Amino acid sequence: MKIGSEEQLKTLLRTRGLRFTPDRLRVFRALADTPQPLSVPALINIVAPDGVNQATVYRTVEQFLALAVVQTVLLHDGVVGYELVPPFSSHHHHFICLDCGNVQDLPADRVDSALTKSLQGLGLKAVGHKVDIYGQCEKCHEDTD
Amino acid sequence: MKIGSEEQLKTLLRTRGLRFTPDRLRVFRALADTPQPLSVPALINIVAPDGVNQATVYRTVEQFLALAVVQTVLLHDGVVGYELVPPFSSHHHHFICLDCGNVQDLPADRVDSALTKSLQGLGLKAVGHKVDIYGQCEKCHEDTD
DNA sequence: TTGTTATTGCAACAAATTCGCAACAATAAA
DNA sequence: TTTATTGTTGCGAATTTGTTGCAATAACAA
Repeated sequence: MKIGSEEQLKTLLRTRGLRFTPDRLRVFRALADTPQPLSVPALINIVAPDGVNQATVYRTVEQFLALAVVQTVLLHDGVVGYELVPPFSSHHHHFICLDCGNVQDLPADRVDSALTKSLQGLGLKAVGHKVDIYGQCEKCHEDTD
Repeated sequence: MKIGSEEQLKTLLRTRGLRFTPDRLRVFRALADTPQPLSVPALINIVAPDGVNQATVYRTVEQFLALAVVQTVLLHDGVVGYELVPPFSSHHHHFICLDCGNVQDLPADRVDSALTKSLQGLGLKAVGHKVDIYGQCEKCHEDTD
């Protein structure tokens, strides 16, 4: 699974004339190993101890974005986070707890078809979507009771 | 319509012991008059000529967020934007053109019920949601043909 | 009108992001 | 393997973006 993804990243990079470097792999792994979207500063905290330079992280994230390896996600406090997208991770949506700020993944299949239909007749051509749902996660819901 | 919203803002602020000031009204109007979500720098560009200080804009946006007068929206280029939410604007979702970056509103009613259902059985309590759909807007779709 | 207290402006500060460029290293080809 | 090519990185400074403290100001309830 993980190795397969890394091979795909390698192939994708080379296809575009880019290089598969240790630093890029470190950033990729940080994203793959973290269940939550990461901001650039958060990413820097993770990979800096491995010797990856701050500027390199910015450049890598920008490239991953251009390559559609990652997508941006809005965290609860208005911070932009990055996460892997298919085929590097499963297609999913987010449930963001308004109490604790935790972001958890939601399986996407239940909502996808409905969204596609909702565009019919509007002259718009969808190639992707992002759904964020806000509320209380199970834990915080219990605390409130 | 507009006057009604401003009255509501005034009431909301006073209810919380906050004040209805000219600066806050200017920021509110900038948001109400712009059909797209605005980043803080963009807001500053709009209201600075009217004498609103940069720091004031940041503080006002933060307050509007806490008061749920605005919500954050992720623009196509990873920039965080702010827009009014109900009852200050209609409930809607976004269609973001990947070609030109334009953000247009989508009527929300078609997708809302489907989203609510999708959470059943997960132990999550939704109080709101945000749906962003990406693709080509009508204009850019024509250009591609 | 007046007192209370939230708000603002200012300017310094802190954090986040970008930039140029020389040294380096991943590839493909020899 | 070795080499040449050229994409990548590190560094540090410059820039942009966002934050803070505090005195002066202004909103507004009484």
